[in-house]
Amino acid sequence: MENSRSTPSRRSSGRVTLAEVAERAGVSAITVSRALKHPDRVSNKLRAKITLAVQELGYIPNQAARSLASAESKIISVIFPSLSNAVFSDLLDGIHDSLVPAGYRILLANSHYSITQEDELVETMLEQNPDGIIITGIDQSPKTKKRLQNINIPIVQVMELTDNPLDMSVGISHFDAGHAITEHLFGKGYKKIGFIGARMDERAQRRMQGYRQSMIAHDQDPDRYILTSLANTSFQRGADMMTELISKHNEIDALFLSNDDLAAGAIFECQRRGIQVPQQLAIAGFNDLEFSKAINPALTTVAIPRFEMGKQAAQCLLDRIEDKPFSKSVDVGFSILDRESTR
Amino acid sequence: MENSRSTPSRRSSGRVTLAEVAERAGVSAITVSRALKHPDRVSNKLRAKITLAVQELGYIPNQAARSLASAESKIISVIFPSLSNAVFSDLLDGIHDSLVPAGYRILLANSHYSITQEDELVETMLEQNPDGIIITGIDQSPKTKKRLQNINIPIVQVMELTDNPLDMSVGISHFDAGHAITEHLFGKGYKKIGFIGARMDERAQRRMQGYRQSMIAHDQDPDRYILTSLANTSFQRGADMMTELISKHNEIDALFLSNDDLAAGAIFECQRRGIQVPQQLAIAGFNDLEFSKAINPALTTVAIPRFEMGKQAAQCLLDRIEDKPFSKSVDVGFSILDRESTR
DNA sequence: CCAACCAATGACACCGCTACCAAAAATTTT
DNA sequence: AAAATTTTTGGTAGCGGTGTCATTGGTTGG
Repeated sequence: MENSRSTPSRRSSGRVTLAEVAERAGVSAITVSRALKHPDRVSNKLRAKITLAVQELGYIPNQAARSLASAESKIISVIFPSLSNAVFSDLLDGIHDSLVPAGYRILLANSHYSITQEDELVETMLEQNPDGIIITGIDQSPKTKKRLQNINIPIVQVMELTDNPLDMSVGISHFDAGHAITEHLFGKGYKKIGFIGARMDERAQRRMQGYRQSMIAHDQDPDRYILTSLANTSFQRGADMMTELISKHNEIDALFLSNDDLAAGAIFECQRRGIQVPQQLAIAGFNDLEFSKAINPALTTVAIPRFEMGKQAAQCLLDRIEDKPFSKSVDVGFSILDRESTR
Repeated sequence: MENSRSTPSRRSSGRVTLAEVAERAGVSAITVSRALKHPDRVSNKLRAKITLAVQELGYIPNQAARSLASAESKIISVIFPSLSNAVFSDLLDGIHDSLVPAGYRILLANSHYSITQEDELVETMLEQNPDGIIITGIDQSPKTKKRLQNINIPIVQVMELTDNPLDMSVGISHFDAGHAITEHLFGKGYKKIGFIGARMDERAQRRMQGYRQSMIAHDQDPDRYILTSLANTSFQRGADMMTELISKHNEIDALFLSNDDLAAGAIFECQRRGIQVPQQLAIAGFNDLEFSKAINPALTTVAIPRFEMGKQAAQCLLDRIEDKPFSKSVDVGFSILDRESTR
């Protein structure tokens, strides 16, 4: 019904504007604006007329104009180091489900675990005047940290905890988690516990430090049974690294791998080579991905409430935007799921 | 160095503006604008001065103002039915890696496989004046289709193909894929082939129709060995549905499951119950997720180039935005990976 | 019956930037 | 050296909304 609009110049979007709706409804532009933003401040009669005109013309508000006029973009920027990793998918899911019902939109970017790319992305995202930012981890570059602090909008650092957040942090202590799962293995009677890690981002590093501390506490050489790689994690890599480590140290009786992908790869490889898990080798991972409890034997792992963490992170942002009370730091906790791979 | 700005009113963002940069550099605002957008149209001397002023003041352009003035938002909206599904993660990864280097940003939303939510999301996203839209599948509501067509920006429908896209489509024929994998199973000598599907979104439906056509061509009852559910897919569901189907029809010698999650769940269940795969039961999936080749036996499946599909979809959008030649429909193809689960 | 108040509506300026056009400066051509 | 052309810079208006304040009309109470 509203199809034949005049040819849009390079200037105008060619869309229906507030003014046109106003004219159609026989009111002023500002009244239309109010009818849309604060319906209760407009009389029933006018509101009905306006709603009708909006429908008839197919009016779509222009958020750019809104942002400019009211310094509110309704955009939240999210920066993750990976999009294909299930951990971040779940996190994103949680963030989305908190933000969208509250009327916010998500601007998403992938830093590919590169601090340089992260710096650039922050820069670009700020151009959109986001009402808040969710960024992964606590290891931003000094430049970016400064930039973010000067910008004066709510920021959540997600996945990890710190006493000294840019603004707020929501996550867990990866050191504690790495420590706890290693202690758990010692507790079950395993003596020679190996650690395998790939990609070794900051969080994996801290899990490894937790492992090392536990090893030290049990009078073990903290570095002897460690094998790490900067290459990406994958099932294949888990299989390969396990093979490498146990062929070098066949006394190892348990293995903590820095995530479930690696750990599952190790289990699959054991299946192929006829290594009994957990009888000959116990295996533990980190994250509790969906396949972890489905595989044989089911994988012992550290569960973190990813979806919940996403929701919390978003909620912190919203609370802060609305000037409600908020906490600087939210520990969402982890739990050890003891399954067949370490019985 | 640029910290102590005057208190931002509710009106202004309190940020450094172009005008302030201009004053600092001793030039006019428009010249600063040019120096940023078309550096070659400004003399070296001024450009240097301006760059310095930008740095000193920590100037960040305001994209809302840009959008308003030039009817270009540099935003691409992406609507997926799920964020936690690895298929869409990979797609998103591809989209991101094409768009971000070209200076675009991604506004992401999740319709949760709900057409109502999709309608609402389209509505909200349009408020941002996106320069393009990527939306999943070809089954939008009539209302949304109309909306999108009137809006007159490039649109890519991704994942599937159609002769009659809203604007462009990039994907594969799921009917053909379902047909091809079933034919493949017949070709290997299997006679009683079952189909298991969950969630049953439009694409799963079309794969099932491909299966049915193949069954008919081989003089089989197309509906007898079908088991579907509207519930979500998961490893557990694959295990359960397989159990249900083969207990009802123990003559089944091969199974095509509508995705790899279900198929892997079935394989894990066979491992647990001591059912030999493929000797007693052949299993095939769809998608070729990362775990599919790692599990035992490795899963026969239909591979689709998800990352590539995302890149293509984004590229189509970019080509169209830049008025380059483009194709209405891009078939990215699929391939059958014959692995151990159907030997 | 009029002052005091409140709810509903409108006028206007302005958010920060760029399209468009005009003017000035630098360069080339005649 | 003057004219013509090109390059560089600037002035102005306007993109489409909303904050702020003013105005209008109706209601209440003394």
